[in-house]
Amino acid sequence: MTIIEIPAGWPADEDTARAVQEELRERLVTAEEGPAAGTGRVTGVDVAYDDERDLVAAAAVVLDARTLEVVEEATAVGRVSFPYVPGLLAFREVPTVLAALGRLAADPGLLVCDGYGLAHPRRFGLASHLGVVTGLPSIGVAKNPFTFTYEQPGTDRGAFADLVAEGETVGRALRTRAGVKPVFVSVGHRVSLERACAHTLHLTPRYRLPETTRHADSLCRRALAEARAAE
DNA sequence: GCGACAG
DNA sequence: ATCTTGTCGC
Repeated sequence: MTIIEIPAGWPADEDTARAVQEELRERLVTAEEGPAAGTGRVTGVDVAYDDERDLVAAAAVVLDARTLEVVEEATAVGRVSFPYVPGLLAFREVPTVLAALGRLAADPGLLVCDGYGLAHPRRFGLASHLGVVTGLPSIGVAKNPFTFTYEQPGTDRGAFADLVAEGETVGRALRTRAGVKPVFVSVGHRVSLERACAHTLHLTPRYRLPETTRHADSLCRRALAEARAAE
């Protein structure tokens, strides 16, 4: 098994990572509309860690956006490239996720990430980072709140409330299942918030989390387990 | 200054 | 993220 090495020149400290983040942020596109919900392809990406063994496993699962059937899967295993620092999560996941995406033959279409895009302290979370680096439209669907305030959305599926930070709307708390904790949706790159939420609802016909992230989550866990066995 | 804080 | 059994419910 090939272990993805950390790229040469990868940020080694927080200050450098923040500087890189600022530079990439200049290339972020918010105005452009990605594909409509339910059309084309959607790709879920996720990673699993084993800090003890210094391993990260990433998975990319491409789905047909209309039928939600799996079109293709890819994984990659690498070395942990950065410690966990709230706000700098992307520097921990990006190298291995890019390797997994690079192993796909299919066009990924829209990237659905486990985390934030604009709803990030510097308005540039994992989803935006991956979007800018790949040039693909992307959205972030997180399971937990971060640095913003919001009101509880109504209990019906589809109900939502704005995520507000520094007086700006940076995303939405969106109820994907009636009476169940909402997910936190934000724009990653080249997609509007309206459309990001429409995609999220299309991807949650049955569970709170998008089918994309559910597939990617189970796949990267399996990949990590195999990597452990091989080490 | 202190605490909180995606995965 | 990860450490972790059983258990309640559809």
